[in-house]
Amino acid sequence: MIRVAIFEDNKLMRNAYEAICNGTPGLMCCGAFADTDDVSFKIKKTQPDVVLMDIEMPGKDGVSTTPYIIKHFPEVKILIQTVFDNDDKIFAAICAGASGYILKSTTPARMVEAIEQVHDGGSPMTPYIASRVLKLFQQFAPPFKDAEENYALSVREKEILALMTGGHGLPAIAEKIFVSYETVRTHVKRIYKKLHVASASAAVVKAIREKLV
Amino acid sequence: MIRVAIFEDNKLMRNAYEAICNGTPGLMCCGAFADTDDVSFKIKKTQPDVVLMDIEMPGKDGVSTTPYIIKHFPEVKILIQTVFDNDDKIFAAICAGASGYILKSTTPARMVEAIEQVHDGGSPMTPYIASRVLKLFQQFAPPFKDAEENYALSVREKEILALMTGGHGLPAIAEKIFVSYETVRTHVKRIYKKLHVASASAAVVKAIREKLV
DNA sequence: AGTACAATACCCCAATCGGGCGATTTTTTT
DNA sequence: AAAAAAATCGCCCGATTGGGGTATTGTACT
Repeated sequence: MIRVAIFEDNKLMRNAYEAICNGTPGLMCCGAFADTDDVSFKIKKTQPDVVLMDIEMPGKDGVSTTPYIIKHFPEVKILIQTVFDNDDKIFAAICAGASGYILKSTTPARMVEAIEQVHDGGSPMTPYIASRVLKLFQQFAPPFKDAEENYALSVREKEILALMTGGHGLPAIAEKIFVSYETVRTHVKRIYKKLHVASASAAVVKAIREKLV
Repeated sequence: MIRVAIFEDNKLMRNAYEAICNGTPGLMCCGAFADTDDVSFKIKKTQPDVVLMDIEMPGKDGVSTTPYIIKHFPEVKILIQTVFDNDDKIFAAICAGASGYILKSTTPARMVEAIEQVHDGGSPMTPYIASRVLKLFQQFAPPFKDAEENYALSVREKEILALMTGGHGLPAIAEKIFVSYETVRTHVKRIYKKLHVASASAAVVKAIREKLV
């Protein structure tokens, strides 16, 4: 039996959600509130497994309340709900630790599904949100290189590039790898040619951005 | 009309997918292949809007093929499909630029939905995948900085640091922001002091790593 | 045996950089 | 109005860099 607490300022919606929960086997509404005042008390009192949180509410809204709940009741899963799915607030909510993000326009059946999914540790979200999250995710992970764009750096060159990325100057690198300063310079020049850059800064930026190190 | 190309080694499945696509108004299977050999040619020939890609295939599998397709046919959306949803391959696929990720066990109706969603720019995925993506996302997103770690760079300094990170040399920066070379140097020197570094490379590395730009 | 490549090393030269110093003028804050 | 911070410009010096050469060695592949 999944215990659901509802935070939703619109009375009609609130009652509807409550009805949906109580009308679904395996679900149970343990509380329905119009605001997030005293949220700590409300959670403690109702012991929900899942919190259905409206993101647009008067006073303290869902975004600011979410981190608070996560912090004090880490075992509670939070399912954010909104009428819009194009707001940057969603990122705040997701970063705050919300488990899922659905639209109010989803069908009751889907909503129930979403509640069950967050309870099982999943993260239901709209395709739009998913897509934005993926985009950002890909920014952090990306560039796959095929031979060509691997710039064909030799082991030694990669090693030196890594040291440069570590903030070392060329003389320091020479000492570190027990090679003459001029040799390091030779390698560095070749690195620049291969990376199509003309300075140490540009080289390290490329190295980091494209995860050559 | 959404054109779908199918890559799937199992003949039964392949035919089933083809049937589903062709049996759905608005969808159309423009090609069904058992392997990713000559993928470039196959894509060019069939002109798909969406590629349905099995991640587990003999020979060159979906993971390695995805980045290639993205690279050479950026307008093609790729929907990854697998029997497992707990493999780290999914991350490789997502990072490679896949638009969505679904299970083979999803119903045909859902699959069609997913195809339509990726075509519309969405990113359908299973709740489990979504949850793992969110987790990772949350790890990267909130490096909240407070004054101390902001190094108290002025706007001008940040601007110059950004330009340095862009690979520009100091003389080039001076031209770009219409101030004298010496002024840029003065700013740069102060940036170094504030960041506790002693070279352009070290500065840009720090800038990127700590997201100061 | 010959070729190709990586790694090593050195030379020269002009440009740039890093560090230290001081200075003026806005802008912002107090 | 006074003080603080930010932005601007300049000069000096020595070290480092970027770009151009050339050359030797060892290893790997043919």
